[in-house]
Amino acid sequence: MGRKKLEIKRIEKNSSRQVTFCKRRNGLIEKARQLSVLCEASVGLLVVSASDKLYSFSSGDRLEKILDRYGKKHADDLNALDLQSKSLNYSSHHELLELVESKLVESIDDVSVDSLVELEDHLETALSVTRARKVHRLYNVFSLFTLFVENDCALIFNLLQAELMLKLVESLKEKENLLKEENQVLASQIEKKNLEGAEADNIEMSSGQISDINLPVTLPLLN
Amino acid sequence: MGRKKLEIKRIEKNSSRQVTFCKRRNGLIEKARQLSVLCEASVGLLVVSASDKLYSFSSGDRLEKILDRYGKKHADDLNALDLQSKSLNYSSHHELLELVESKLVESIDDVSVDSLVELEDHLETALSVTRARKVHRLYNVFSLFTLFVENDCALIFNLLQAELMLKLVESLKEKENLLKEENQVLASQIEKKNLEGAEADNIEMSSGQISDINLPVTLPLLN
DNA sequence: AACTATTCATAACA
DNA sequence: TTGTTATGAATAGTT
Repeated sequence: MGRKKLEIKRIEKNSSRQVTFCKRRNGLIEKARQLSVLCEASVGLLVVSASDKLYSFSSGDRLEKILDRYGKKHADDLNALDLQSKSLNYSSHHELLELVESKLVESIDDVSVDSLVELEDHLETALSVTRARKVHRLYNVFSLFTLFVENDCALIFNLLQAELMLKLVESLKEKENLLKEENQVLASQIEKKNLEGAEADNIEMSSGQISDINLPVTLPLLN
Repeated sequence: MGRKKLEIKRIEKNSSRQVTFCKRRNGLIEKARQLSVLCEASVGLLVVSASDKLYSFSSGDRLEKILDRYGKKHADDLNALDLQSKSLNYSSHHELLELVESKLVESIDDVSVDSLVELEDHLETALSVTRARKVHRLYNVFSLFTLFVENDCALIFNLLQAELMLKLVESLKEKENLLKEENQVLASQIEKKNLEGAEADNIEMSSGQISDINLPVTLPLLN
């Protein structure tokens, strides 16, 4: 649709490529807009130039309208999605979360990219089959996130998630340590009381014995 | 470009709208493909029909090529991103994570959508300013995820993340409970020993006294 | 799914 | 960039 037919392959001439990019990008965005208006479709478009500039289009209000069509106002859905109302169906979702957890636990000291990708697969699968019908569509869109820019961004997504979790697990471990100290304080307190009591009467055990006997017994529970 | 000029507004006739959707959608996807090929751009396109069918296009290999341009192979980047090599710059990232944690702790029994949105804002901000240069671009694309389908999917994203974290925190609490039991076992063991020792000599304290004295002292540390 | 009269998008040029 | 124009592409209405 120009003076000459253009083969669809990388434009070698730098300036031409830049001009074509600008024109076709605008054209593409306009077409996306038209499609969303003409056909009431939800359209998201993302273009990243070779020089790292970002351009995007989103039909935006479309999702709201779709939610309305489902017989709800957008705000209602937000409320419905609020975690306070834990009415969502966790039946098969539950399995996923347990899996995620076990994955995290087993890889806490050795998080590999592969395990994250594997984890993401499970996440995606679970997302596609669970959840109330009402928000199913939103989840479709969400899961497309991982599909449409393919593996690269899915990986980043995973890493972020994993990092946050790792940090949380770290705090968990800190708490465990506090509790362990706790146990020791408790043990030594009792030991002290024992010694005080024993001092007034007879000394029957050494302090070494107390820690050897009592603390090891309790530690297995920590795993 | 048809027999008649078409106004850009919702097509009322149902069959026409469906046909137009099909044609223009295909056209749009082809245009997206052409743009990505001609200009070496990274293009992601997402179309959701009014009847909930999903169509998408991604230039896919683009991101790999961009990574190559940064002087690295894709695989190398994956390795570099591996959490094992914790060489990433966490300086300002650290603050975010602490904030996320505190938010989670304070809202653990009352997670509102608002607090999740707020959390996401911080997440986005942190993402845009932190991280090695090498993966900066990927993060740009990632953060666009939340922009381009706008608030709806960002919310879903938050909810997922929050759910996973909540589950983890639940397990954290379980562990805490185990440790509390732990303390009690420890206390009662010592108490028993005390009683055994005291029985042989004099009885100076009741069992009630031991738990009243020792356990409450340790509990404050749990918060 | 095809066809085709039209309108639209854009390649080359300025 | 931005504008113009000749031309190839996309598609609205029709079958």
